This record gives sequence, C-alpha cells and structure tokens, in this order.
Amino acid sequence: MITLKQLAELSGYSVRTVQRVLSGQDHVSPAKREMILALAEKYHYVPNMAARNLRLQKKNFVGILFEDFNVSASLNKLNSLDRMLMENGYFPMLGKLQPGNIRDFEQLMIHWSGVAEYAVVFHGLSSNFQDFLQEHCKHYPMKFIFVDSYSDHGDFSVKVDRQTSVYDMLCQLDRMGFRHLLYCGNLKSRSCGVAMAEKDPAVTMKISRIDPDLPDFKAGETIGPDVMASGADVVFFDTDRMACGFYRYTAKHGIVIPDQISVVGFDNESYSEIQNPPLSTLAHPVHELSDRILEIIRTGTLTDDTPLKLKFIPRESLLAK
Amino acid sequence: MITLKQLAELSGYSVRTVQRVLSGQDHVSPAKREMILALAEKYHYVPNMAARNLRLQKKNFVGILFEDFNVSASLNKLNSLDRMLMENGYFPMLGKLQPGNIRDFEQLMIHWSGVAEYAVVFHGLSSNFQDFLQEHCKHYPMKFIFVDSYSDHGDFSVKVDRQTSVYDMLCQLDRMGFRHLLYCGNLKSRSCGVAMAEKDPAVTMKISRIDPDLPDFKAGETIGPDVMASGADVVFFDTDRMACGFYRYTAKHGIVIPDQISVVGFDNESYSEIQNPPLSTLAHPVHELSDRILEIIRTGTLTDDTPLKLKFIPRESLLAK
DNA sequence: CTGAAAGCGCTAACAC
DNA sequence: GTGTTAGCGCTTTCAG
Repeated sequence: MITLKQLAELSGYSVRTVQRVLSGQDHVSPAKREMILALAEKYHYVPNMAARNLRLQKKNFVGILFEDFNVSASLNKLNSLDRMLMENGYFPMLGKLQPGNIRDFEQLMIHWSGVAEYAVVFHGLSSNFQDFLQEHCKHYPMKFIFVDSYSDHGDFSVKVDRQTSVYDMLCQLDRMGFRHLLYCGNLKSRSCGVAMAEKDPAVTMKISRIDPDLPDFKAGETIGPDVMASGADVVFFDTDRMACGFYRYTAKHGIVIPDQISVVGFDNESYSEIQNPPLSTLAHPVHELSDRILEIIRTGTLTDDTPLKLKFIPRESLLAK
Repeated sequence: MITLKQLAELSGYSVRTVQRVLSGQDHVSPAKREMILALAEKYHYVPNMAARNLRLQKKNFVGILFEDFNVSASLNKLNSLDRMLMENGYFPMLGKLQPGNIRDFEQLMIHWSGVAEYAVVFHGLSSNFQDFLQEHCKHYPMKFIFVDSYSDHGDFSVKVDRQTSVYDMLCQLDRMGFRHLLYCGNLKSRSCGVAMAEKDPAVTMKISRIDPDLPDFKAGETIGPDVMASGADVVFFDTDRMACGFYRYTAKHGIVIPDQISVVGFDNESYSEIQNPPLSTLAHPVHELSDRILEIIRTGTLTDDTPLKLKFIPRESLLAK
C-alpha cells in the first residue's frame, strides 16, 4: 500500500504536486504530470479512503440493519438498495441483528461511527426491538432511516401502508367474483386490512377467519383441513411461507389449486412464482423504497412521505370467475 | 458528534487524560475519571472509528463480493460469514457485482481501500470475470480470498470439491439401488463428477445425459418430456432451480415424484425443502467455509486447505428401494 | 506553477 | 498522574 508521501519522495516532488496530479487538478507542468502518473501506475497507487473521508468529513458508507434476510422480501429490498447506493457513490455495510441481541447492535454502532452517516433499519425487527432502537439510536452519531416500521421511529421513516394494501386486494377479489374469503393469520397489518373489508358494505363476499399459531410453513400445512372445511372459495394467508405449507397439504391430499380453492399469500418470496401453481401474492414496493431511502441519503430530506402500498400480483393460484 | 478534543475542553483536562479514561487506561485520579465519564455519557461520546483505525493502521471491515445473492446458497454463506465476522470484531461490507461490470468492481475497490483489509470473493462469478479479478486484485491494497472458485486465484483460496461431491452422491444412489440415472445439465463441476461415476466400474447403474441450455427453472420444465421418456428411475439436475422447473412439469402432467421418478438437485436452496415432495439435494458446506475464511482473516494463514465437500441431503423426492 | 503547513479525530511515546 | 506532541494519509489554504 503506497501513500502519497512515498510517491512524493520517489518522484522528488512535493506531496501537494503529486496530489494535484492524482486528483486531476490543473497547474502542473506536463512533464511532471506524466512522470508522476507513471509512478502511480507502477506502484498501483490507490488513495486511502479512510484518510480522505476523515479529512473531508465525509462518509460514503451506509449501514443496513436487518434481522433476517432469508425472507426474500428483505433480500429484494437489499438488492435494490445496494444497486442504487452503488450507482450514487455510496457503499453498503451490513449489520445482521439477532432478535433482542443488544450487544450486537451496540458493537455495530460503535464500529460504524465515523464511517457511516446513515443507518437503514429494515422492517422485520420485532416491535419491542424497534422500540429499543428508537430509544438508543439517538446516542449514536448517525442518522437512522426506519423502513416500513411499526410506528414512527428514528430521524426518518419510509412508510408502507400494509393495511390498506390488504384491503385493496380484498376489494379486488370481491370484484373478481369470489363469494367467500377465508383469512388465515393474525399479523396486525393484515388483520386490520381484513377488518376494513369486513366493515365496508361495498364488499359483498363473506369473510371468515382462522387464527394459526405462527405465520409459518408448518402452520399452513396443519391448518389445511380447516381451510378445506370452511367452504371458502379463496384463502388469504399472512405469509407466502404459510401458503406454501397449505400447498403441501393440498399436494398430499390431491386437492387442486385453484380449481377447488384459490390462494393468496403475502411477501412475494422468490419461490412463490415457482410454486405449482404459481402463488398469487402481495409484493413489497421494493423499488420505491430504495428511491426514497436514496433521496434521504442524498438530500437529507424526504419530500413525499405518503405511505407506499404493496402491489397485488394475481397468478395462477387464483381462478378468475 | 462530539470529539475527544471537545470533551477535553468541556472537562478542562487534556485530550490525553480524557482518552485515558475513555479507553479504560489507568493512572487517572478517580475524581477526574468520574467526571469525565459523566461528561462522555451526557454527550453520548462514541469514538470515531475511521480516525482510530487510521491511526492504528487497523481495518476491521471485510469486503464481501457477490454476483447474485438471490441464490440462497450464497445467502446462507453470507449469513454464516456475517455472524462469524461480527462475533470476532469484524464487520462486513457488501459489494454486489454485475456480470462483467468492471467499473463497479473498481469503484468498490477504491472505496474500500484503507477500510477493508480483506475482500472475500464468493463463487458464482463467471469464470471470465474471475480471471479478470485474479489479474486486477493485485492492484489493490487488500488481500483477496477466493471462495470455491474455478481455479487458484488471489492471495488465498478456500476450495470446494464439487466434482467429487457429485461422484460420492452418485455412488450413494447406486448403492441405494437405483438402476438408471439421468443427468440433466452441463456445468463443468457436476459433469466431471458424473464422468467419474461413469468410469468407475463399481458403479453399476446406467448413466445417461441430457444437455439443456441453461441450468434454470424454465429449462427444467421444458426438458420434462425428455426426462420421462428416458426411462430413468432417478434424475439429477445441475441446480435446484432446474429441478423445480421439472417439478412444475410433473405437477401439470400428473406425474408423481418419487413414485414415478426420483429427483436430486444441487445447492440446497431455501425453497427446496418446502417443495412437494421436499427436494433431495447437495448442500454447500456453509459453516466450514466461514470457519476457514475467518481463520485467514484472523491469522493471515490457512492451515488446512484440503478441499471441502458438499453434503448430500436425501429427502422425500428420493424413493428408497 | 509549486511547496509548506494545518488539521480531520484519534493514539501513544515521551516528557514533566 | 497529567500534558505535549507527533503522526496515521489525505486535502486545501495560503505564500511564494
């Protein structure tokens, strides 16, 4: 790792001149420029960003906090944000938190300080933990951007209206001609969306509910018999994972989707499209989220903070009527 | 963001004393210590890591280079490495490369220099691009760790013997009683493993091949009829994705796995276990890889460089005979 | 056109 | 016990 100073010594010129050349500034005689450039090339000079940023009081890293990026919804967001950051001269640092592990969080904050100006907190953290972060993020010298969080947190927040997105989707199902929707789940955002539809007189289909333990694969499978017994013509699950569990049940019992029942999930996981049949679902506004995050990072403000919505993606698991 | 100097001024003591207290060194009178600690607490002092690391010539970030972490094999590796790094006081920086995009790579290297000491390059890059990296990584002031790469690259390499892993798996299928294996794919590592089995007289089952275009979902589906026409009792695909494509074909045509044909994939994607029936596959040695990477980062050497192997995971897509 | 020097925030050797 | 100071590698102001 060669430094500017060493290059100056090797060339016989001052640090200032070498730096002029290397940062493409004017006022250097062509001969010297040539010579210094050759030297830099020869020794593969690369400026030390830590030093430069320290001097310029600039930080071009962005911390990204996660709980679990095995959920491909998170993964897509990460992918999209990563791309956008890089295209704008920012670089992502990753922080995977374990539920409730405060030590990890503190370690990260300490090691990021002076390096990252912003930390992006993605939804997925339990609400307790989010509250903890909200309280403690003030103590660290970086700005926090909470994405799709449960309540108003941090210096900035990019909101997603899950509830209304669910409601909109249900309205669409109603218009499509479904007569009896079964909702399997208990996550607040979905549940409230379902409640909105129940209260809306314009929604004429019957709505019933089953309350599973966890919104996971296993629950989706065990709940299978109840779903079929309900007599519903369409079932909406809290998560794609859960819907896949139900798929397993139907596969084992020779039930045909969507002929016997239509299915909708939530999250648009990477595998949802390759299910048999492809699973209809609500997709996170991945691109729009990154756009807003980038705006905050670049300008320090967010002009439009109307909540974003998820997008309903009907696939073959839905039988048009 | 308060600095040591400011704290010194506020407290009335010198920078050195404040620093002594804050870094837990001795030789400070208890009264002063108390007072300074209180002040630091009050103003939420957090040391600037960029400055500290510059001074100490230390870098505790590790760059992680990827092409695509939508492949959950990569994701699992990332997860595991991330955890291990954090537990050892290192922090990951993420660099997602686009195939053949050299600009991105250079940008990353420039911005990481002085911040990261090591860069981990995960398998998944096309071999051309790997060759490019091998050539150019010398020009940057960080050490490169190539993980599971096609050939010997960089300063360090952590190897995985995919070929023998495939061969071992085929031997096991042979012992399980399968009489006709169909290999669908053309990726070199798998293909060579299959060739090993073909040459081995101890392997008595018949082995035939189909050569698809790409090892993706679509190919797995379109190839379906050929697979069924082959008369094989077990089919091995280059990727889990491809196997899932074949699943789709069977679902559409009422073919039952594993009754009519057994299926094995490669990668152990997150969704493979939740297929119907759960997909047998070869899993990457995720944990062992992180172990070795960490050893290199911590000690600067790798003691055991015998290639790692993938682990065969039989699931219900395999009909024991 | 070129160079000396200050200083970003931090650490530690070296005085007192 | 405490303070002064040099210097990590870089940028930039200010003199020549």
